[in-house]
Amino acid sequence: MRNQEIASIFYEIADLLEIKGELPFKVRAYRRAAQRIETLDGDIEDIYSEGKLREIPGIGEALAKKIGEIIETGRLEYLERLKKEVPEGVVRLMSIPGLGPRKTAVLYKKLGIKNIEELKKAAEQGKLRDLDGFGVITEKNILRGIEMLERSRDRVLLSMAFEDGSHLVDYLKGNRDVLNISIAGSLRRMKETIGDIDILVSSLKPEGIMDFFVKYQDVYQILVKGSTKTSVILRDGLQVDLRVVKPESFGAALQYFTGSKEHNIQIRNLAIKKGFKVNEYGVFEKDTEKYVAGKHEEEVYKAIGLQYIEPELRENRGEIELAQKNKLPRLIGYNEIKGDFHIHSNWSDGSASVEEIARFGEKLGYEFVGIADHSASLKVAYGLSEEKVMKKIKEIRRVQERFDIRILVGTECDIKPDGTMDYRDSVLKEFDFVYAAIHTRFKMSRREMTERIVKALENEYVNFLAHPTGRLIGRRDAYEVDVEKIIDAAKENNVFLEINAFPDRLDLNDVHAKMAKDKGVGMVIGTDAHSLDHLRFMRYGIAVARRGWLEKKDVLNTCSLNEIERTLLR
DNA sequence: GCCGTTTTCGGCCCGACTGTTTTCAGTCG
Repeated sequence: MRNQEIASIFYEIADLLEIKGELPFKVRAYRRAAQRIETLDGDIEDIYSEGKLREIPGIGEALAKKIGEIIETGRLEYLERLKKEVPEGVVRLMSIPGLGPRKTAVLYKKLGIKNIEELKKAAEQGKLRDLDGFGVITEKNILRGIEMLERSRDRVLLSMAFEDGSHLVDYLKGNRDVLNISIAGSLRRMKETIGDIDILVSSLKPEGIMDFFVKYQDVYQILVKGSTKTSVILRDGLQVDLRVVKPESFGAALQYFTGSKEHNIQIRNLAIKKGFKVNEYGVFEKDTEKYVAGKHEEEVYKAIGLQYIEPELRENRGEIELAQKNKLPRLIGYNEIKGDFHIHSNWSDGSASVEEIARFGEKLGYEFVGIADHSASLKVAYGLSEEKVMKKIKEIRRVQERFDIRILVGTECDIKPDGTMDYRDSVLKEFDFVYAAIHTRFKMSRREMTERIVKALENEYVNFLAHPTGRLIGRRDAYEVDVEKIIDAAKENNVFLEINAFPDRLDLNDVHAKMAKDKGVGMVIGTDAHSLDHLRFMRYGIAVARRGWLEKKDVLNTCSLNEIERTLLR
């Protein structure tokens, strides 16, 4: 699977061409192709060997040839040549806010600046202000941009942005002039990581709202402040953009600012074909400029002949084509989960007792909670020995008598390096359900790791595979594993793949979840909760499921207790 | 560099904000 590698090369070429001052459309062609390849369902090497590269939208003759060269030789002559013309550090200059390709090119050509260090020095010495298109303020802003870059983190986890965004929306609702309000941007699409928070408001008095916004207690710095757009940095480093539009444009603006960029470009192109113009103020007839729609987002899609597209689907992965045919999946809803299987109790490394978990589950309106503590060999997480776990099962059966909510007793049982399970079958058969999971020896070869997991899935007592790729967002890459083979093995053995909802896992991710769905594999969303609070992470797992086009029927824990008992209990 | 129920050549999404300019280019989303 070299999709990401090839996408990265194309992104790099796009940056280099941009600095060189190449045609913007050529630059865009490379970016579009990179984005396509990045989100491809299949393995690009397979597509190449089948001779079907040209069938990928955005891949023409020239790019197909380049992909072939990369696959065959492991390198790309064209990229090597570009890199000789523009040193590596110059590309990175563009990550400084306010520096785009044009100014970066001037810095390189006129002053020979090749990296951020040199740029900082030149700015401090006042050498930038006399360049064409630069001034004293630009110079100052560049210094501030460098400082921000050094201080700022990359993208943050969805959960953090979701919390910040929810609080801000509550705060803004306190202003009487706010008529309508919504989160927009990648946060509304519920991407796994978020770069900044976009909030959209409709109002007839924007200025007062902007003043109110910048007075929010967590605002650390104001970046820009206008009557329609204001951007701030919060104390935790996250940027927030607030846009204010008139009520008749709220739907169009929400559509526009929710993105993704690629989705919107397709929407606009489609609109043009049908004789309309779409912008953030509404849908207009192209010839007469007559306003057709814009107050509600649904109208915008309807006006250009499309079924409404849920925000989580708006990644230009084929959703527009399906919306034209009225064939979009009916996504699993945020309120359709009837229970959580992946909960750790204080029998192992969780903080809550089984009673507390049961009570909290009732509060959430669940029909069942599943206790899945670690198995014996995972000593760091107080994994339970076989004797202790038998005792636990008995005790929980007694706790059950005091509750209406069903307490299912399971385990998150380790898969040992040789693919056998950490508990003997005679123990496994005592549980209501069994999660298999990898927590050790992450650095096996791809083949060994795949075989190890497949062997575990073949165990007749294994129901679920927990966090199938083991990645920790921003901290640890997925282990080397053939996800497609895992999906096939899950199908073969009737095992459900987990979408782990813990914020830094979200594993399976959206792309793999869709792959599993397309192959007819069932999935289960588990929070991996280690405290009662964590049970609320369920929404992030549902978000991944929705981004993976999953419907209610694809997710086991949308089923009633009766159906689940029929499926699982032997 | 891609692409075609208006085109195999001539298009390619669109507007706000800033800083530089004195009517607009660059950047951003």
